[in-house]
Amino acid sequence: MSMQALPVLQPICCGSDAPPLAAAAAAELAERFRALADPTRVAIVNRLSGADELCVCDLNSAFDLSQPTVSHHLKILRDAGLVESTRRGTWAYYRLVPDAVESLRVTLGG
Amino acid sequence: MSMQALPVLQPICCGSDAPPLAAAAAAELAERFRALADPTRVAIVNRLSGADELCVCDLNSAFDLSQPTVSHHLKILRDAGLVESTRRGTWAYYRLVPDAVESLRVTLGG
DNA sequence: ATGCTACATTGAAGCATGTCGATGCAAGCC
DNA sequence: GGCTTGCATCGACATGCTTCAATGTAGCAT
Repeated sequence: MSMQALPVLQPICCGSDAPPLAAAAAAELAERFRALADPTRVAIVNRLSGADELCVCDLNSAFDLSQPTVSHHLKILRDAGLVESTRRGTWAYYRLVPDAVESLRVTLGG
Repeated sequence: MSMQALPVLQPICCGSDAPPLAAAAAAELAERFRALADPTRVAIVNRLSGADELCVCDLNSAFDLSQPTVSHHLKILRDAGLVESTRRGTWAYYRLVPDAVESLRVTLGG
C-alpha cells in the first residue's frame, strides 16, 4: 500500500493529450475514497481524530450497530491504511494514520 | 446541497463525550466521498482539472466505456456538486466546481 | 478447567452500484 | 420534412456493499 501523493487536481505531468492519470493510480485513489464513502466510517474517523486512541468497545457503544458491523468497517479502514490498531491485553485500540489522511488531502489539491 | 465545511478531522465542538459529528453531517460527507469512490469518476475529475472545460465527447473517447456509462458517472458527479455543465448548441461542456473540491479538502484537515 | 469478556471472521439476506443495449430528445444539416 | 449527431434516460443484469446472527479465538478471572 503505497501512500505517496496521487494528486487528482494537479496531474503529475502537464501532458497535452496523454492520459493525465494512469488507470492504476485512479483505481488506487478511488479505493481510498471508497473507504470514506460510508457514514459510519466517516464518523469513526472523526471520533478517532478527537482522541489519540479509541478502544473498539467505545466505538461499539457509540454507533447503535452490531459489533460485527463495526468490526467490518474498521477492517475496511485498516485495509485502506487510514487507521491502525494494536492489541493490549484483551482490548484493541485504534488510531488514525495521519499521513494517510494527509495524502488524501493533498490529492484534493493541497 | 450545502457546500459548507464539514471537517472530519477537526470536530466543530471539542465536546467531551457528546457526538462529535452529527449523523446527518456524516451522511452528507460520505455521500460526497462516494462520488469519488470510482476510478472512472476520479479520472474524470482529474481530466477536468487539467482543462477549463471538456465536452462529453472528449470524455467518451477517453474512457473506453459506453456513452451511457460515462453519462451516468457525470450525473453522479453533478448530483454531488463536484461538477457542473452547460449546453452550448449540440454539445454539453463540463467543468469542475472548485469550491466543492476545496470543501472536501478542508474536511480532511485543511 | 470452566466461564466470561472483547474482537474477529463467516455466511446469508437485502439493497445499492457499475455496466450495457435500446430508446428518447434536442440541435443542426440535407 | 427527414436524417444524422451528441447526450440523457430507461430497463436489465451482474457485482459489490452493508448489515446481521452465529461462530471462532484469544485473554483474563474464578
